[in-house]
Amino acid sequence: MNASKQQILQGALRCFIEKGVEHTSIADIRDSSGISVGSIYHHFGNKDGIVVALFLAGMQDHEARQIAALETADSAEAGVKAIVRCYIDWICEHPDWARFVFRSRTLVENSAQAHLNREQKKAHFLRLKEWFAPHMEQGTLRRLPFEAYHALLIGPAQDFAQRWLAGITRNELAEFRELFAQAAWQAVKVQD
Amino acid sequence: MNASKQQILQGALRCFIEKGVEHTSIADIRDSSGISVGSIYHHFGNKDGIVVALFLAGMQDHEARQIAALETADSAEAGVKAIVRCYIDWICEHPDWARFVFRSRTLVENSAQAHLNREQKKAHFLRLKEWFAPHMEQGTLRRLPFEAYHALLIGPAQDFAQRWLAGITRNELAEFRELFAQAAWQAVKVQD
DNA sequence: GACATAACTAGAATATAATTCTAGAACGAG
DNA sequence: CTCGTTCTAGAATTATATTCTAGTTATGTC
Repeated sequence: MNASKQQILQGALRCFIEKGVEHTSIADIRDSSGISVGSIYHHFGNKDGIVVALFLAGMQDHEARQIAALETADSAEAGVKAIVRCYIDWICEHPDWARFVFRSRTLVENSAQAHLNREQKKAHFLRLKEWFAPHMEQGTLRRLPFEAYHALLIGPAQDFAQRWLAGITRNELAEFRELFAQAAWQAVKVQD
Repeated sequence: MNASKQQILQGALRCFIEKGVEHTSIADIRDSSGISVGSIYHHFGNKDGIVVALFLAGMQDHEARQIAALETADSAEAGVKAIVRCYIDWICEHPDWARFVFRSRTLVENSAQAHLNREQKKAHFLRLKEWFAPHMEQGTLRRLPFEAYHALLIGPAQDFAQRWLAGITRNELAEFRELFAQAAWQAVKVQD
């Protein structure tokens, strides 16, 4: 990737975190990155293009970690819990990044490049599915549509994380790591 | 509330649903509502003001139903499940409204009137808390910080609902009603 | 190495949309 | 009735996204 493209992304992210996407102008990004308006449009087409690029990069980073975490898991329980812990850890380590991803999600979904996101997400879902399928076959995990898995595993952590990132809650996200991991396992394991 | 204020809100909602908040101009709202630009600004200060007003109205509608649902519940289990079902039902009945609420949430949180939302949400949380507290005392519900409850009850349904509203999933939201209600109860009941 | 072509950069020009301003109309309290 | 306040209207202003034009640098080909 081009050097000035990188600079634009870095400058834009600084602005987005500081003042929010909607209150960041192209002029702000020019000043923060030192790259001209013309170049910005040359590389990204429009403002949404920058948001989408940053969003996808963030998701990719997180998804890669998630896959890595799954690879070391040697049981259904370990895998399920790894996903939840990995999700929470990533948010704790990159709160600004996470805040940006949450805030810009709907913008990405409505953008002209929404298909990029859909494709990336679909590919990731497929990888996860592959990992989970054998455990369903073996009867250690409930037989559910995969999307229900996603909801049951990530849903609670996601809801709490958004509150935490907004600074509304006094509780620490990390404190709930094991609670949510355990709850996820409870929700998807085959009951004895 | 003033008649033209109502007209503005109705016109704005039509536009927001049809073309999305960010692609709706004040001129669009003027045309759709028949109220002049001057009046719009007089009543709502700026575009965000309209979004916030619509958002709070939506939340209020949903919160009122949630409280009503709780009032008829005569056990911890019934209450927990009522919350989840009520959440899913509301979304199924008002998908446009729900889509708008999800999409504009972050805008509301970043707006100048964000405090209105925080206050309304806090008041609602307090009411929910009051309902849950006795059951924790009696030992039928786990002793958890209230925010963990919210995450465990609503989180999964919320995650799936967003996917459903975006039209990404083939599965029907309503089909998961009981699954998520049951999972919520599993997550917060005191294990036997 | 010289040329052609494409990729890139810059900043001015334009277009679009939010917001403010000014003046007047409707309304309500006294 | 009449003064002050709220409300309405649309023009004027301002802010910001996007496009345009011209020049610059890199890249590949003979």
